[in-house]
Amino acid sequence: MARAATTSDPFNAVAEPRRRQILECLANEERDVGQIVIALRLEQPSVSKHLKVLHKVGLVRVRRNGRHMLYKTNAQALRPLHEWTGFFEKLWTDQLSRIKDRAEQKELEKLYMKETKEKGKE
Amino acid sequence: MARAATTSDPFNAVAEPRRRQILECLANEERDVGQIVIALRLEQPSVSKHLKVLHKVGLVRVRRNGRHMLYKTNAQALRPLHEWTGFFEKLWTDQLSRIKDRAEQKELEKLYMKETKEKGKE
DNA sequence: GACATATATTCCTATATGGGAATATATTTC
DNA sequence: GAAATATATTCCCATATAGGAATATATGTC
Repeated sequence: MARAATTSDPFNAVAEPRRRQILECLANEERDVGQIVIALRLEQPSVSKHLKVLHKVGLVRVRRNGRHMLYKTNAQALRPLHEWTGFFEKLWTDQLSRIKDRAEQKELEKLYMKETKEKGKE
Repeated sequence: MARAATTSDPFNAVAEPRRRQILECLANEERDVGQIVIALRLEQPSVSKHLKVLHKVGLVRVRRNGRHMLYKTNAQALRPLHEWTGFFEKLWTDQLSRIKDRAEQKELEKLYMKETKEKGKE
């Protein structure tokens, strides 16, 4: 089997950096294809292709205005990603605090060494 | 150009569902390869290959115990993903509340229609 | 050292990709 | 309807898969 299609789900669609850029670009306001081309300095066909992928997985919404296609990020489609990664959130804070604890432990040990050394001098 | 390598960053590594399963499996406790094979019902070479990818992007830690390799999820490597998606969080709550507002608006309209209709009857 | 067990690697193949170039389609304007 | 503009699609190709099968490597046990 080959790799899953980029259009199979938001996880795959978002793996491409350009597509993440496009989502950021369209997060707060509608933009047409030409504006994205200028903003991200990509070729127009490239942008259209990326938008197609994003649209297929529901990450962007489109509406036509004359000959302009107005795209906008559909942030809700990113929720599964945020929630899945959120599942690991407490783990990494635990890991960080454990590292912090170990660092503090080391400091205490150093202090102890120093004190005993000084005691030895007297 | 082709698609970016799965080993190029956590976004790409995590696009594969099996690898997400493996990360979940290793979230809370170390497990060796054989245990993952059994838990997820995958072929052993497949698991080893996925672990290689996950290790390359820092999503798992390994340590050897005799002939067993003990793997564990390194949750911190998922932070960039969580933070990037988190950037869109307020947007989707905004979108939801706007939908909610519209729904409420519709209810009000219905109520109004009903009242005027009843008034018409009198 | 021979053997068993645990894991990693290699070779294979069908499949999908992203970009470049060229072209097609749709819409407005005149 | 012809020309201009905006966007989408098609064709091409080098590249990287994921899984299956077979094999290699490493470690422990006797």
